[in-house]
Amino acid sequence: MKTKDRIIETALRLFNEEGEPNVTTNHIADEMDISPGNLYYHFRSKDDIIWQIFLNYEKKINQVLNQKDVNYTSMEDMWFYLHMVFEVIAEYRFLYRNLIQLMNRIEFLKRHFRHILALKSQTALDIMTNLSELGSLKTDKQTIASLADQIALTATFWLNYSIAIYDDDFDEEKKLSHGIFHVMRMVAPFLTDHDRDILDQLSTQYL
Amino acid sequence: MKTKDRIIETALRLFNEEGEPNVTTNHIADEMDISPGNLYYHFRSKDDIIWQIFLNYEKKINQVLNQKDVNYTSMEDMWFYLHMVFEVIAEYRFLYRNLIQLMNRIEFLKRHFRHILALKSQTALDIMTNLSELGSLKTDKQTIASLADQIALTATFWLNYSIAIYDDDFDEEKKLSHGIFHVMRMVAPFLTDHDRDILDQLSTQYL
DNA sequence: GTCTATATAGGGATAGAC
DNA sequence: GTCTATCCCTATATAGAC
Repeated sequence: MKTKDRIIETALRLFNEEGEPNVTTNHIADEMDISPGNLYYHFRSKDDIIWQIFLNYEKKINQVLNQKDVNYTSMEDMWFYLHMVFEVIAEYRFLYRNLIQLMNRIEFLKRHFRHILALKSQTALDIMTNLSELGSLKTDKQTIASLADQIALTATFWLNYSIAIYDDDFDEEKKLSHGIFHVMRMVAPFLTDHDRDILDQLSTQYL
Repeated sequence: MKTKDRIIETALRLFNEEGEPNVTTNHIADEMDISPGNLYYHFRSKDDIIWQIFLNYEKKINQVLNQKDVNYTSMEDMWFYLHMVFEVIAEYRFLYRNLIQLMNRIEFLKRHFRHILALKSQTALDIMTNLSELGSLKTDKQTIASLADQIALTATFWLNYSIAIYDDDFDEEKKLSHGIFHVMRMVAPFLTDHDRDILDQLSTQYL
Protein backbone atom coordinates (compact mmCIF):
# COMPACT_ATOMS: atom_id res chain seq x y z
CA MET A 1 0.00 0.00 0.00
CA LYS A 2 1.34 3.37 -1.03
CA THR A 3 2.15 6.00 1.60
CA LYS A 4 -0.26 8.44 0.00
CA ASP A 5 -3.14 6.00 0.42
CA ARG A 6 -2.09 5.16 3.96
CA ILE A 7 -2.20 8.86 4.83
CA ILE A 8 -5.72 9.12 3.42
CA GLU A 9 -6.78 6.07 5.36
CA THR A 10 -5.18 7.09 8.65
CA ALA A 11 -6.41 10.66 8.40
CA LEU A 12 -9.98 9.50 7.79
CA ARG A 13 -9.86 7.20 10.79
CA LEU A 14 -8.42 9.86 13.11
CA PHE A 15 -10.79 12.55 11.84
CA ASN A 16 -13.75 10.29 12.57
CA GLU A 17 -12.46 9.26 15.96
CA GLU A 18 -11.21 12.59 17.28
CA GLY A 19 -12.93 15.17 15.13
CA GLU A 20 -11.12 16.92 12.31
CA PRO A 21 -10.22 20.11 14.25
CA ASN A 22 -8.52 18.00 16.94
CA VAL A 23 -6.30 16.08 14.52
CA THR A 24 -3.13 17.83 13.36
CA THR A 25 -0.92 16.83 10.50
CA ASN A 26 1.66 15.88 13.13
CA HIS A 27 -0.80 13.50 14.75
CA ILE A 28 -1.43 11.80 11.45
CA ALA A 29 2.29 11.44 10.77
CA ASP A 30 2.92 10.19 14.32
CA GLU A 31 0.18 7.60 14.06
CA MET A 32 1.75 6.27 10.87
CA ASP A 33 5.34 6.47 12.12
CA ILE A 34 6.40 8.74 9.33
CA SER A 35 7.78 12.26 9.53
CA PRO A 36 5.68 15.39 9.05
CA GLY A 37 7.96 16.29 6.15
CA ASN A 38 7.08 13.06 4.45
CA LEU A 39 3.39 13.78 4.83
CA TYR A 40 3.89 17.16 3.21
CA TYR A 41 5.72 15.54 0.35
CA HIS A 42 2.48 13.76 -0.56
CA PHE A 43 -0.01 16.54 0.23
CA ARG A 44 0.44 20.26 -0.09
CA SER A 45 -1.76 21.02 2.92
CA LYS A 46 -4.11 19.59 5.50
CA ASP A 47 -7.09 20.82 3.51
CA ASP A 48 -5.68 18.95 0.53
CA ILE A 49 -5.93 15.72 2.52
CA ILE A 50 -9.50 16.54 3.49
CA TRP A 51 -10.30 17.30 -0.11
CA GLN A 52 -8.95 13.95 -1.31
CA ILE A 53 -10.96 12.14 1.35
CA PHE A 54 -14.02 14.07 0.27
CA LEU A 55 -13.54 12.96 -3.32
CA ASN A 56 -13.63 9.34 -2.16
CA TYR A 57 -16.80 10.05 -0.24
CA GLU A 58 -18.37 11.80 -3.22
CA LYS A 59 -17.64 8.82 -5.42
CA LYS A 60 -19.23 6.35 -3.01
CA ILE A 61 -22.33 8.37 -2.25
CA ASN A 62 -22.91 9.06 -5.92
CA GLN A 63 -22.72 5.36 -6.64
CA VAL A 64 -25.47 4.77 -4.11
CA LEU A 65 -27.63 7.70 -5.19
CA ASN A 66 -27.33 7.00 -8.90
CA GLN A 67 -28.41 3.38 -8.89
CA LYS A 68 -31.03 4.11 -11.51
CA ASP A 69 -31.31 0.47 -12.49
CA VAL A 70 -32.91 -0.47 -9.18
CA ASN A 71 -36.57 0.32 -8.66
CA TYR A 72 -37.44 0.72 -5.04
CA THR A 73 -40.78 -0.96 -4.89
CA SER A 74 -40.71 -2.94 -1.68
CA MET A 75 -40.14 -2.05 1.95
CA GLU A 76 -37.11 -4.31 1.96
CA ASP A 77 -35.63 -2.30 -0.90
CA MET A 78 -36.26 0.91 0.99
CA TRP A 79 -34.63 -0.40 4.12
CA PHE A 80 -31.65 -1.64 2.18
CA TYR A 81 -31.31 1.63 0.35
CA LEU A 82 -31.41 3.68 3.52
CA HIS A 83 -28.87 1.35 5.05
CA MET A 84 -26.45 2.01 2.20
CA VAL A 85 -26.86 5.77 2.49
CA PHE A 86 -26.42 5.80 6.26
CA GLU A 87 -23.42 3.54 5.99
CA VAL A 88 -21.54 5.85 3.65
CA ILE A 89 -22.40 8.78 5.89
CA ALA A 90 -21.08 6.89 8.91
CA GLU A 91 -17.86 6.01 7.10
CA TYR A 92 -17.18 9.70 6.44
CA ARG A 93 -18.93 11.06 9.48
CA PHE A 94 -16.29 13.66 10.31
CA LEU A 95 -17.53 15.60 7.28
CA TYR A 96 -20.99 15.80 8.80
CA ARG A 97 -19.78 16.62 12.26
CA ASN A 98 -18.10 19.86 11.16
CA LEU A 99 -20.07 20.42 8.01
CA ILE A 100 -20.59 24.17 8.21
CA GLN A 101 -17.02 24.91 9.18
CA LEU A 102 -15.57 22.73 6.44
CA MET A 103 -17.87 24.28 3.88
CA ASN A 104 -16.75 27.74 4.92
CA ARG A 105 -13.10 26.83 4.75
CA ILE A 106 -13.02 24.87 1.51
CA GLU A 107 -15.01 26.54 -1.23
CA PHE A 108 -15.00 23.53 -3.57
CA LEU A 109 -16.25 21.27 -0.82
CA LYS A 110 -19.13 23.62 -0.23
CA ARG A 111 -20.25 23.48 -3.85
CA HIS A 112 -19.86 19.72 -4.15
CA PHE A 113 -21.53 18.99 -0.86
CA ARG A 114 -24.52 21.15 -1.75
CA HIS A 115 -24.86 19.21 -4.93
CA ILE A 116 -24.88 15.93 -3.03
CA LEU A 117 -27.48 17.20 -0.57
CA ALA A 118 -29.71 18.28 -3.43
CA LEU A 119 -29.28 14.88 -5.04
CA LYS A 120 -30.21 13.16 -1.77
CA SER A 121 -33.33 15.23 -1.49
CA GLN A 122 -34.27 14.53 -5.09
CA THR A 123 -33.66 10.79 -4.75
CA ALA A 124 -35.84 10.65 -1.65
CA LEU A 125 -38.55 12.47 -3.58
CA ASP A 126 -38.24 10.08 -6.53
CA ILE A 127 -38.58 7.03 -4.32
CA MET A 128 -41.56 8.49 -2.44
CA THR A 129 -43.25 9.43 -5.70
CA ASN A 130 -42.62 5.98 -7.05
CA LEU A 131 -44.13 4.35 -3.97
CA SER A 132 -47.08 6.68 -4.22
CA GLU A 133 -47.74 5.73 -7.84
CA LEU A 134 -47.53 2.06 -6.92
CA GLY A 135 -50.17 2.61 -4.26
CA SER A 136 -47.93 1.83 -1.29
CA LEU A 137 -47.94 5.42 -0.11
CA LYS A 138 -51.31 7.06 0.52
CA THR A 139 -50.94 10.82 0.66
CA ASP A 140 -50.90 14.02 -1.37
CA LYS A 141 -48.01 15.55 -3.28
CA GLN A 142 -47.27 18.28 -0.79
CA THR A 143 -46.86 15.81 2.04
CA ILE A 144 -44.61 13.68 -0.11
CA ALA A 145 -42.39 16.67 -0.84
CA SER A 146 -42.31 17.50 2.84
CA LEU A 147 -41.39 13.94 3.71
CA ALA A 148 -38.55 13.91 1.20
CA ASP A 149 -37.13 17.11 2.68
CA GLN A 150 -37.44 15.68 6.14
CA ILE A 151 -35.68 12.49 5.18
CA ALA A 152 -32.77 14.42 3.66
CA LEU A 153 -32.42 16.53 6.79
CA THR A 154 -32.58 13.49 9.04
CA ALA A 155 -30.03 11.55 7.03
CA THR A 156 -27.69 14.53 7.17
CA PHE A 157 -27.86 15.21 10.90
CA TRP A 158 -28.95 11.98 12.51
CA LEU A 159 -25.46 11.02 13.65
CA ASN A 160 -24.89 14.46 15.15
CA TYR A 161 -28.20 14.24 16.91
CA SER A 162 -27.34 10.82 18.29
CA ILE A 163 -24.00 12.04 19.59
CA ALA A 164 -25.68 15.09 21.10
CA ILE A 165 -28.33 13.23 23.05
CA TYR A 166 -26.85 9.82 23.88
CA ASP A 167 -23.90 8.73 25.94
CA ASP A 168 -20.65 8.67 24.03
CA ASP A 169 -20.09 4.97 24.31
CA PHE A 170 -23.34 4.33 22.54
CA ASP A 171 -22.74 1.70 19.89
CA GLU A 172 -22.10 3.04 16.39
CA GLU A 173 -24.02 0.26 14.66
CA LYS A 174 -27.04 0.87 16.83
CA LYS A 175 -26.96 4.56 16.02
CA LEU A 176 -27.21 3.70 12.35
CA SER A 177 -30.09 1.31 12.80
CA HIS A 178 -31.90 3.81 14.95
CA GLY A 179 -31.52 6.43 12.23
CA ILE A 180 -33.00 4.14 9.62
CA PHE A 181 -35.75 3.13 12.00
CA HIS A 182 -36.44 6.78 12.67
CA VAL A 183 -36.81 7.58 8.98
CA MET A 184 -39.06 4.61 8.48
CA ARG A 185 -41.35 5.72 11.27
CA MET A 186 -41.77 9.04 9.51
CA VAL A 187 -43.03 7.27 6.45
CA ALA A 188 -45.03 4.57 8.23
CA PRO A 189 -48.24 6.54 8.88
CA PHE A 190 -48.77 6.94 5.15
CA LEU A 191 -48.23 3.31 4.17
CA THR A 192 -50.89 0.74 3.41
CA ASP A 193 -51.63 -1.66 6.26
CA HIS A 194 -49.83 -4.40 4.38
CA ASP A 195 -46.64 -2.46 3.87
CA ARG A 196 -46.68 -1.15 7.40
CA ASP A 197 -46.81 -4.70 8.68
CA ILE A 198 -43.74 -5.57 6.66
CA LEU A 199 -42.01 -2.50 8.04
CA ASP A 200 -42.84 -3.49 11.62
CA GLN A 201 -41.34 -6.92 10.97
CA LEU A 202 -38.17 -5.40 9.58
CA SER A 203 -37.95 -3.13 12.62
CA THR A 204 -38.09 -5.95 15.15
CA GLN A 205 -35.49 -7.76 13.10
CA TYR A 206 -32.97 -4.96 13.27
CA LEU A 207 -33.48 -3.34 16.64
CA MET B 1 -22.77 49.12 30.37
CA LYS B 2 -20.07 47.17 32.13
CA THR B 3 -17.06 45.89 30.23
CA LYS B 4 -17.83 42.32 31.24
CA ASP B 5 -21.27 42.52 29.68
CA ARG B 6 -19.93 44.21 26.57
CA ILE B 7 -17.49 41.33 26.12
CA ILE B 8 -20.33 38.82 26.39
CA GLU B 9 -22.38 40.78 23.89
CA THR B 10 -19.56 41.32 21.40
CA ALA B 11 -18.35 37.74 21.63
CA LEU B 12 -21.85 36.41 20.97
CA ARG B 13 -22.25 38.61 17.91
CA LEU B 14 -18.86 37.67 16.47
CA PHE B 15 -19.33 33.96 17.23
CA ASN B 16 -22.65 34.01 15.38
CA GLU B 17 -21.29 35.99 12.46
CA GLU B 18 -17.94 34.28 11.95
CA GLY B 19 -18.27 30.98 13.73
CA GLU B 20 -16.74 30.39 17.14
CA PRO B 21 -13.55 28.67 15.93
CA ASN B 22 -12.78 31.65 13.69
CA VAL B 23 -13.08 34.23 16.47
CA THR B 24 -10.07 34.65 18.74
CA THR B 25 -9.95 36.48 22.03
CA ASN B 26 -7.83 39.10 20.25
CA HIS B 27 -10.58 39.63 17.69
CA ILE B 28 -13.10 40.23 20.42
CA ALA B 29 -10.81 42.69 22.19
CA ASP B 30 -9.99 44.46 18.90
CA GLU B 31 -13.66 44.81 18.01
CA MET B 32 -14.32 46.44 21.38
CA ASP B 33 -11.17 48.62 21.31
CA ILE B 34 -9.90 47.15 24.53
CA SER B 35 -6.68 45.25 25.15
CA PRO B 36 -6.47 41.45 25.28
CA GLY B 37 -5.14 41.80 28.81
CA ASN B 38 -8.27 43.64 29.82
CA LEU B 39 -10.41 40.87 28.40
CA TYR B 40 -8.51 38.31 30.44
CA TYR B 41 -9.03 40.40 33.54
CA HIS B 42 -12.76 39.73 33.19
CA PHE B 43 -12.64 36.13 31.98
CA ARG B 44 -10.17 33.43 32.80
CA SER B 45 -10.35 31.84 29.37
CA LYS B 46 -12.16 31.82 26.04
CA ASP B 47 -14.16 28.80 27.15
CA ASP B 48 -15.21 30.80 30.19
CA ILE B 49 -16.74 33.41 27.89
CA ILE B 50 -18.54 30.69 25.94
CA TRP B 51 -19.76 29.20 29.18
CA GLN B 52 -21.20 32.52 30.37
CA ILE B 53 -22.95 33.01 27.03
CA PHE B 54 -24.31 29.51 27.30
CA LEU B 55 -25.77 30.28 30.74
CA ASN B 56 -27.68 33.20 29.22
CA TYR B 57 -28.96 30.91 26.49
CA GLU B 58 -29.95 28.26 29.01
CA LYS B 59 -31.93 30.80 31.00
CA LYS B 60 -33.85 32.02 27.97
CA ILE B 61 -34.63 28.64 26.49
CA ASN B 62 -35.77 27.33 29.86
CA GLN B 63 -38.12 30.28 30.21
CA VAL B 64 -39.68 29.34 26.89
CA LEU B 65 -39.81 25.61 27.54
CA ASN B 66 -41.17 25.93 31.07
CA GLN B 67 -44.16 28.12 30.35
CA LYS B 68 -46.44 25.65 32.07
CA ASP B 69 -49.17 28.24 32.51
CA VAL B 70 -49.89 28.37 28.79
CA ASN B 71 -51.91 25.59 27.23
CA TYR B 72 -51.19 25.13 23.58
CA THR B 73 -54.60 24.44 22.23
CA SER B 74 -54.77 26.40 19.00
CA MET B 75 -52.67 26.43 15.85
CA GLU B 76 -51.83 30.06 16.55
CA ASP B 77 -50.43 29.07 19.91
CA MET B 78 -48.33 26.35 18.30
CA TRP B 79 -46.97 28.72 15.71
CA PHE B 80 -46.16 31.31 18.33
CA TYR B 81 -44.48 28.75 20.52
CA LEU B 82 -42.31 27.43 17.70
CA HIS B 83 -41.42 30.96 16.81
CA MET B 84 -40.12 31.60 20.31
CA VAL B 85 -38.05 28.43 20.33
CA PHE B 86 -36.54 29.10 16.91
CA GLU B 87 -35.82 32.68 17.86
CA VAL B 88 -33.77 31.74 20.90
CA ILE B 89 -31.90 29.16 18.84
CA ALA B 90 -31.18 31.79 16.19
CA GLU B 91 -29.95 34.25 18.80
CA TYR B 92 -27.39 31.68 20.02
CA ARG B 93 -26.90 29.88 16.76
CA PHE B 94 -23.12 29.57 17.09
CA LEU B 95 -23.77 26.94 19.78
CA TYR B 96 -25.70 24.84 17.29
CA ARG B 97 -23.25 25.33 14.48
CA ASN B 98 -20.40 23.69 16.37
CA LEU B 99 -22.45 21.70 18.80
CA ILE B 100 -20.47 18.47 18.88
CA GLN B 101 -17.12 20.17 19.13
CA LEU B 102 -18.24 22.46 21.95
CA MET B 103 -19.77 19.55 23.82
CA ASN B 104 -16.50 17.64 23.56
CA ARG B 105 -14.46 20.58 24.75
CA ILE B 106 -16.62 21.79 27.62
CA GLU B 107 -17.89 18.96 29.78
CA PHE B 108 -20.45 21.06 31.67
CA LEU B 109 -21.88 22.38 28.44
CA LYS B 110 -22.38 18.82 27.24
CA ARG B 111 -24.39 17.87 30.29
CA HIS B 112 -26.49 21.01 30.29
CA PHE B 113 -27.14 20.94 26.58
CA ARG B 114 -28.27 17.34 26.73
CA HIS B 115 -30.69 18.29 29.43
CA ILE B 116 -32.13 21.08 27.26
CA LEU B 117 -32.48 18.75 24.28
CA ALA B 118 -34.34 16.23 26.41
CA LEU B 119 -36.59 18.98 27.67
CA LYS B 120 -37.31 20.13 24.12
CA SER B 121 -38.24 16.63 23.12
CA GLN B 122 -40.47 16.23 26.15
CA THR B 123 -42.19 19.56 25.60
CA ALA B 124 -42.91 18.70 21.99
CA LEU B 125 -44.38 15.40 23.16
CA ASP B 126 -46.52 17.15 25.78
CA ILE B 127 -47.94 19.57 23.25
CA MET B 128 -48.65 16.82 20.72
CA THR B 129 -50.33 14.69 23.37
CA ASN B 130 -52.38 17.64 24.47
CA LEU B 131 -53.52 18.35 20.92
CA SER B 132 -54.34 14.69 20.49
CA GLU B 133 -56.53 14.64 23.58
CA LEU B 134 -58.32 17.74 22.39
CA GLY B 135 -59.07 15.99 19.11
CA SER B 136 -57.02 18.30 16.92
CA LEU B 137 -54.47 15.60 16.20
CA LYS B 138 -55.73 12.34 14.72
CA THR B 139 -53.13 9.63 15.12
CA ASP B 140 -51.77 6.91 17.39
CA LYS B 141 -49.33 7.26 20.27
CA GLN B 142 -46.34 5.83 18.46
CA THR B 143 -46.67 8.33 15.64
CA ILE B 144 -46.99 11.15 18.14
CA ALA B 145 -43.78 10.07 19.85
CA SER B 146 -42.06 9.85 16.50
CA LEU B 147 -43.29 13.31 15.56
CA ALA B 148 -42.03 14.78 18.81
CA ASP B 149 -38.58 13.29 18.21
CA GLN B 150 -38.60 14.58 14.70
CA ILE B 151 -39.55 18.07 15.79
CA ALA B 152 -36.72 18.17 18.33
CA LEU B 153 -34.21 17.07 15.72
CA THR B 154 -35.48 19.59 13.21
CA ALA B 155 -35.43 22.47 15.69
CA THR B 156 -31.87 21.56 16.61
CA PHE B 157 -30.43 21.34 13.12
CA TRP B 158 -32.70 23.37 10.89
CA LEU B 159 -30.37 26.37 10.80
CA ASN B 160 -27.39 24.19 9.95
CA TYR B 161 -29.40 22.52 7.21
CA SER B 162 -30.42 25.90 5.81
CA ILE B 163 -26.85 27.12 5.76
CA ALA B 164 -25.74 23.87 4.14
CA ILE B 165 -28.20 23.93 1.26
CA TYR B 166 -28.94 27.60 0.58
CA ASP B 167 -26.80 30.49 -0.56
CA ASP B 168 -25.05 32.28 2.25
CA ASP B 169 -26.84 35.58 1.74
CA PHE B 170 -30.14 33.87 2.37
CA ASP B 171 -32.11 36.03 4.73
CA GLU B 172 -31.95 35.01 8.39
CA GLU B 173 -35.58 35.85 9.09
CA LYS B 174 -36.72 33.75 6.17
CA LYS B 175 -34.66 30.81 7.38
CA LEU B 176 -36.52 30.94 10.68
CA SER B 177 -39.94 31.11 9.08
CA HIS B 178 -39.04 28.27 6.76
CA GLY B 179 -38.04 26.16 9.74
CA ILE B 180 -41.31 26.76 11.50
CA PHE B 181 -43.19 26.14 8.28
CA HIS B 182 -41.26 22.93 7.84
CA VAL B 183 -42.18 21.66 11.30
CA MET B 184 -45.80 22.58 10.76
CA ARG B 185 -45.93 20.61 7.51
CA MET B 186 -44.73 17.56 9.42
CA VAL B 187 -47.69 17.87 11.73
CA ALA B 188 -50.24 18.98 9.12
CA PRO B 189 -51.18 15.52 7.73
CA PHE B 190 -52.49 14.49 11.13
CA LEU B 191 -54.62 17.54 11.83
CA THR B 192 -58.37 17.85 11.41
CA ASP B 193 -59.46 19.63 8.24
CA HIS B 194 -60.42 22.66 10.27
CA ASP B 195 -57.04 23.02 11.96
CA ARG B 196 -55.19 22.37 8.76
CA ASP B 197 -57.05 25.22 7.12
CA ILE B 198 -55.97 27.55 9.90
CA LEU B 199 -52.42 26.33 9.47
CA ASP B 200 -52.50 27.01 5.72
CA GLN B 201 -53.70 30.51 6.43
CA LEU B 202 -50.88 31.11 8.89
CA SER B 203 -48.41 29.80 6.34
CA THR B 204 -49.42 32.21 3.59
CA GLN B 205 -49.29 34.98 6.14
CA TYR B 206 -45.66 34.34 7.05
CA LEU B 207 -44.04 33.15 3.85
C1' DG C 1 -9.86 48.34 35.38
C1' DT C 2 -7.00 48.96 31.82
C1' DC C 3 -2.77 49.03 29.34
C1' DT C 4 1.77 47.22 27.14
C1' DA C 5 4.70 43.71 26.65
C1' DT C 6 5.65 39.15 26.61
C1' DA C 7 5.65 34.19 27.74
C1' DT C 8 4.28 29.78 26.07
C1' DA C 9 2.72 26.45 23.10
C1' DG C 10 1.32 24.33 19.13
C1' DG C 11 0.05 23.90 14.36
C1' DG C 12 1.00 24.33 9.42
C1' DA C 13 4.39 24.19 6.35
C1' DT C 14 9.31 24.30 4.09
C1' DA C 15 14.51 23.43 3.24
C1' DG C 16 17.90 20.58 2.46
C1' DA C 17 20.41 16.25 3.54
C1' DC C 18 20.15 11.38 2.61
C1' DG D 1 10.46 9.00 -0.79
C1' DT D 2 11.84 9.89 3.55
C1' DC D 3 14.12 12.17 7.34
C1' DT D 4 15.71 16.03 10.52
C1' DA D 5 15.58 20.47 11.64
C1' DT D 6 13.46 24.54 11.67
C1' DC D 7 10.71 28.62 10.36
C1' DC D 8 6.71 31.25 10.72
C1' DC D 9 2.66 32.46 12.51
C1' DT D 10 -1.16 32.77 15.46
C1' DA D 11 -3.72 31.78 19.69
C1' DT D 12 -4.27 31.53 24.53
C1' DA D 13 -2.89 33.39 28.52
C1' DT D 14 0.06 36.04 32.09
C1' DA D 15 3.07 39.78 34.41
C1' DG D 16 3.56 44.01 35.90
C1' DA D 17 3.15 49.08 35.18
C1' DC D 18 -0.30 52.70 35.42
